[in-house]
Amino acid sequence: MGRRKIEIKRIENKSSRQVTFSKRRSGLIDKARQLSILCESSIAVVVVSASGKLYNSSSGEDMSQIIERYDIQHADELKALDLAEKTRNYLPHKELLEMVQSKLVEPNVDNVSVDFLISLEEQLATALSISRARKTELMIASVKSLQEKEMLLREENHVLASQMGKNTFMETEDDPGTSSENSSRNQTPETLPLLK
Amino acid sequence: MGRRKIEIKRIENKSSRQVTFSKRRSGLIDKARQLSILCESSIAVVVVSASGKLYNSSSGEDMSQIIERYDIQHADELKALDLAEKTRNYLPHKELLEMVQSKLVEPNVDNVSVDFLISLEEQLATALSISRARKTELMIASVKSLQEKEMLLREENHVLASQMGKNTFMETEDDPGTSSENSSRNQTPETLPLLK
DNA sequence: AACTATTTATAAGA
DNA sequence: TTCTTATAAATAGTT
Repeated sequence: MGRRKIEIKRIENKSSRQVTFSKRRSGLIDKARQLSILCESSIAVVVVSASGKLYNSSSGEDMSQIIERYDIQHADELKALDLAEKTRNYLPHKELLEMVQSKLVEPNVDNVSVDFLISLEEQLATALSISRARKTELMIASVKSLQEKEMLLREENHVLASQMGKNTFMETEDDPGTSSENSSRNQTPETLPLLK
Repeated sequence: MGRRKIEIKRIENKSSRQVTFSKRRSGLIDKARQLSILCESSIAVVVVSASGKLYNSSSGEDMSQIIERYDIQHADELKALDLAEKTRNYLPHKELLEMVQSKLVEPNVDNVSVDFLISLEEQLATALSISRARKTELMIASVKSLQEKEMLLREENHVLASQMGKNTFMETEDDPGTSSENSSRNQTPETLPLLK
């Protein structure tokens, strides 16, 4: 949409890359706004520039609500929560940890001022509480998602059971109790009462 | 950019709203992809339809990294969250809190020794970590129990479904028009919606 | 930061 | 739903 067609690949010229970044970024955010209004949806856009600067916009719901929705849908990934999440959360604090290493492991501990340690403690405390808050958030989302799944499954189950009931008069004697054999794993009926 | 100019306001016609949602959504995500490549940036887009269905894409870094960047920049809000959590966690330790009250609010603060305060701090810290550990324990237990429930329900469901399958050949035709009615709420296919 | 020649996205129609 | 196409909108290169 310009004087020339361009290939979609990294723009080498730094200043035109900067200009394009600015133009297209606002274009993108405006498109999000429009879509949100036209189709009454919620949209979050987060753009991180090469230098790490953040630009974000949300329309419909606010950013935290949209992120929470994302987390809820991806709550399954929380099965390995403790390990995976810790790793992910601590990585960004890598620098902080490196500083701790360099300051505390070196022999001349006496040279480290109390003020520095106080500030370090504060930073670590902040990093920790971010991490904890996020963990709690994610766990709450996970529980919520599982509860929803449970409800849906119960509902579906109920529908299936009542369908079974309707057909019972045609059946021979089956034991409806605890039949946990896996032999029936193959065929899924094509037309089933949808779980909405 | 179409046959006519349109106003940016909610599209009233349901089906054209759906069509526009689909077209513009993919347009938006493609724009994000392009910007990410052209200007080597990371972009996350999360779209939530009116019915709650999620569509998301990330380019550059992955979604969790981008969300984390957002979280870090908004760490202040998370700190507030952690504070609320702390407050909640202290409640069960009512006695401890009462002691703090009685010792610190009374006028003769000077009589309170530093040693006492140190010991108090330690007790509070211990209480806090016990409380946190207990919370995490409970949440993990909750998740585990829900996952077990889910598994059992799925199994039961599966057995029921296969029982249904055996009887399908005996059933009459379903009426063909029913499925279009409730399709708007959740785009699940008519077959069994296995929650994966 | 504006300007426009072009390309690209898309609204309506099939 | 998918494709087609006339037209609106975005934007690349320029000033």
